[in-house]
Amino acid sequence: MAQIAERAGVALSTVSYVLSGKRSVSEEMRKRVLAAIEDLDYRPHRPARALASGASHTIALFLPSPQWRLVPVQQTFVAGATEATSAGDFALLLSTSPADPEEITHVVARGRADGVILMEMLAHDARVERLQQAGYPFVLIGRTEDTTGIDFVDLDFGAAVRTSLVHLAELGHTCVALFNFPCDQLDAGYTSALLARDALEETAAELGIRGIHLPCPHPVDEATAVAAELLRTEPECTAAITTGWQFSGLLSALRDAGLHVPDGFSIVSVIASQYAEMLTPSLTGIEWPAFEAGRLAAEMLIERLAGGHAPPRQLLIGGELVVRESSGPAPAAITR
Amino acid sequence: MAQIAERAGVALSTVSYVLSGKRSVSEEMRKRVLAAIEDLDYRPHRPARALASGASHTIALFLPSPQWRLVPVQQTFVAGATEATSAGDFALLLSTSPADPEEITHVVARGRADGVILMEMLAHDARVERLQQAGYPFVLIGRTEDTTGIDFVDLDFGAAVRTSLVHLAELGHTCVALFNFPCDQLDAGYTSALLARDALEETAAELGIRGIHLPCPHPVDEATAVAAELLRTEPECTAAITTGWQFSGLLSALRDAGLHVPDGFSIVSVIASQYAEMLTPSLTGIEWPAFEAGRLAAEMLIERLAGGHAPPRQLLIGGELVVRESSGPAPAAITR
DNA sequence: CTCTCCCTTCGAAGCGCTTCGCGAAGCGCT
DNA sequence: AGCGCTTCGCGAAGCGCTTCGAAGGGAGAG
Repeated sequence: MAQIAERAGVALSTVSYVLSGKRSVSEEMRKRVLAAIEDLDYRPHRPARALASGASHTIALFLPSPQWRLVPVQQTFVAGATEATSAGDFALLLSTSPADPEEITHVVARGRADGVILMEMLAHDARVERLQQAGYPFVLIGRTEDTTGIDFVDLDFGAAVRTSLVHLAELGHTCVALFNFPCDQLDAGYTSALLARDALEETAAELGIRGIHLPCPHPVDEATAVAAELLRTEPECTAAITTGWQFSGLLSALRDAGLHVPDGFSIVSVIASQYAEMLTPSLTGIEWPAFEAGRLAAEMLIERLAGGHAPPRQLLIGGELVVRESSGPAPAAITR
Repeated sequence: MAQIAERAGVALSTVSYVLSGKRSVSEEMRKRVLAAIEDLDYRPHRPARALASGASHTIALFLPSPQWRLVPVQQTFVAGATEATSAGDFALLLSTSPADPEEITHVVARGRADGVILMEMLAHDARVERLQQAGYPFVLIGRTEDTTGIDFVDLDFGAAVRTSLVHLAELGHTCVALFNFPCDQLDAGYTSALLARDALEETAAELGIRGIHLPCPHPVDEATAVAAELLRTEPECTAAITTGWQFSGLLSALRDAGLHVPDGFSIVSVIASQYAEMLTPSLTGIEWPAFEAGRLAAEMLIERLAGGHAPPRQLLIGGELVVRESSGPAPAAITR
């Protein structure tokens, strides 16, 4: 920067003001400075800027878990956030979630980032408390139970379960099982799982049909067993809503039981993606604008960092039900 | 840090030396300093450290494309790299690939990162040239044609195609099609696509069978048409190797042609993942330790940043063929 | 023609940390 | 006792940038 100043015949501070635009600079000077910058192929040194200004122009995104088995939807959040961050001339710091929630705040305390994006939220989340205590800006992908004053973007799983259930009810199903997120997530208080459960109960009651909540199946592994048990003990259950890969286990169980999809049993997935149409039968399910969601989260955080304390922005994003082959009319007579 | 020094009754520089261990400090002083750090809950300011030391302790990872439609294997690279970076007390900067390869170097020039991880490599890659010219440390996931002096981790797609072809040949297939990566990637010189093509030709020649190279199918969209055309014009072709989602289009075409998998036609995917076993029929294919690969890439870069100029490390990682339902003996008589 | 005031520009003081060189002290020797 | 040597703590000079206060000059007003 000193070289720029010398070459342009101006003071160091003038160069800085040309770059930042925080004070007006005459057209004359500005041109000389810009020419010098061009000639010398100068790039401002970010850490120095961060040190002097106190802002790193960086946001941090914490991944759900160290052993990251991200579902595609979460991977797409990351992609969207990356895109928006680059577009906003910010940098995106990607981290695994530390065991100790306290460490979340360190990234800001140490000046690595100005704000944080969190995902995979719990209804009562220690990370949020820490960030609030520290007064650091953050945006959630997902949400806590009490969202007072909190910025978040969330996929509306409650509505998704409702929509799925209504779809199945319209097809004549009167007893539907929900293969919810795995037990450990439910027990930990994973908000989406709680909302899915609540939506099942409420909507089933409204529609006057039966909803069976099955919280336990771990993806694939246990799902087959749980599904087999369901088919055995609940013969009137003719459809299921799944939240993830469990439909794979469900399909196995149905095959073993000699039930055809959708003639004998219908399936709707609340998180469908590209693979949904590759399966046989292709999967009826909710599709989500996850890339958008990730993008919005990053944009909201960047705005917040710039804006001071505007009112909190809370976005609930709806998915779209795409009807494919796995859902159909309830069987006229139950043959089990 | 000044507060720490004061509280511990030592000089600022002593605190620094306690923290960095770059000079010996008496046990007495060290204890006092560490106690003060504990008491004041002090966190070193990273940008300041970066400014003073000239190293940001950060590595940058560039995603393949802005519109990131990462295949699962690539997402897993990112996860692995994130894990290793966090473990090495480094930070991981995630960026979309800029249109201008020159911009890749900016992240280092501006002091945001000390080194770079690149993925989705071309045989002749402008990004690598720029980084070499600038003298910045980098590691590739994938590789260029000339890898002299370059650190990389790559999945061995050549070997994977060979293994797949041998598997099919052993099952009696004498004419196998390769649905390679999309045309635009092949034309751009995407190394994996070139290696897959070469491996097909070489191995087919060795085995004395026929290999048909089909470079064009865009994932899913065109794949059905290309596959239908193949089935029509090449009746002796009884198996295919796919590199991605195209098997979905292939399946459609086979269904339309009334061909059963694997009785009438076999499929092997060189990039199989969890979804491979969820499909009906489940997919025979190569599984890759992608998480490991990402982890290794990050570790190699961190080592390089620490180590100076050790000899380049070049890792070619093999996949494992998992035989499932989609591959079987060649039909005794071709019925088309 | 002088007095303000504003528009530009400059200089200098940090931001929080690393690192170099110096000096003080302690050691084993002669 | 005096020597050189090592060990360890201190002070100060940056790293490259931002930002504040003030100085200089021109224009408009009195």
